[in-house]
Amino acid sequence: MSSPPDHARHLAETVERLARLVRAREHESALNPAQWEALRYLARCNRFSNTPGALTRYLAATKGTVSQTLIALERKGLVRKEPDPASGRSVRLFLTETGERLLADDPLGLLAEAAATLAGPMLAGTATGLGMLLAATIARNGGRPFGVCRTCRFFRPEAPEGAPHFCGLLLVPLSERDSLSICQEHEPPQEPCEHEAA
Amino acid sequence: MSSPPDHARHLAETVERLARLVRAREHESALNPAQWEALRYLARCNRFSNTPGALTRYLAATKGTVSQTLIALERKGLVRKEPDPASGRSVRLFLTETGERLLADDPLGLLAEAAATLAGPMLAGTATGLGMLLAATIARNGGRPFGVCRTCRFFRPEAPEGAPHFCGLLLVPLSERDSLSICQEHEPPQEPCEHEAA
DNA sequence: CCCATAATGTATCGACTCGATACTATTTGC
DNA sequence: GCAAATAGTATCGAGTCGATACATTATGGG
Repeated sequence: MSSPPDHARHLAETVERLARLVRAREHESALNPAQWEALRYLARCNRFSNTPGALTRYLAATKGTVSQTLIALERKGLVRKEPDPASGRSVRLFLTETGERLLADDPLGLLAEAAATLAGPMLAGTATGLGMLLAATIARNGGRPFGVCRTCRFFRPEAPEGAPHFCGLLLVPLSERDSLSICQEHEPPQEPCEHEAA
Repeated sequence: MSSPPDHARHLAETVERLARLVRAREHESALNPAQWEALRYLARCNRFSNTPGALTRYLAATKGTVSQTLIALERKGLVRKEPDPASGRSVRLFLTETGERLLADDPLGLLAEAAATLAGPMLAGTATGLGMLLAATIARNGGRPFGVCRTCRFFRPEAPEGAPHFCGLLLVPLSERDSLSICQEHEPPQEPCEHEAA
């Protein structure tokens, strides 16, 4: 009873241990884990996704918790809030200069550096496997994938007016940088027919 | 500046996101993340490693924090403490029946189930890559690896007296089950010569 | 044998996370 | 308009976590 399914279990435990090591690092740094995760998200998300609500869904947390974290980040001068010009009940979040600079000290770099020591094909294969694992986990969990714009089913590489790209859901043009950012509206392209039945 | 090293960064962020999803699950369950991690460790560690101190090093936490978590687990009737017969200042930790049973509800199963949907070779490859990543991270961090007994440089498959195996460090016989458990004394076998120089 | 030192673990405190609940302020829809 | 939904905040209690201080038990000289 310990041969093949244990691979899956072992993989899960390894993910947990890696994350725990990063968390330990984060606790020693200027920011705590929750704040680092918010900072990272705001650095990677696009202009349709930089709100407290989107961050809440990304982190699978509650509104109140995220609100607290954002207050702390604002107090430290790393994040700036601006009222949304289009919606009076919404808020837009931006990294300050200080916030951008602080990302160079991200304790997650510990993991990234370790990953960079892996051989090229091993790194690529592991990244692919983990990506599939994340997709499967999110699907199983009912959450939103928060994928990169380029990989969305609504992404159109060619814009009508000559802009680089286009979003078929929000019906707006997209810059090159937009297309590489995380979007809360992301939906994966429907695969032909994979392991989708079970 | 965004092609190859970004793979490493992306892999690191994926690990973080997977761990966060599990943590969200854990917060909804009977135990919180710290308690689950302790419970998991105690279920997997061998009889030389079931102490608060070993758990502290495994989790890369502090003595006080772990002590708190253990008090909570004891209060919930999931963990039992016994004085170490060999050392008056040490304590041995054991899962209770309830604790063992509770592991069936481990929220980490969410990840394990998702992993089980991956194709066999993809799963194996990803697990291998993550294992190497964990080893590299720990080495870079100066911590102990807490590997499985069998994979230790002190592990001797053949015992002198006919017992299944033997530990060349602690000089004690090892059962089959021992050899599959996590040990705080674990040291990886010295590789011939890999990427060890840099 | 005794005392300094180290190691194992606990107790306590303050800062913070986190979920839950209640609340305000907008927006939407009928 | 006005009820209902949505975005966000405020507050509270339980619990994590590190830091510090402490008690107890080895360990290692002199």
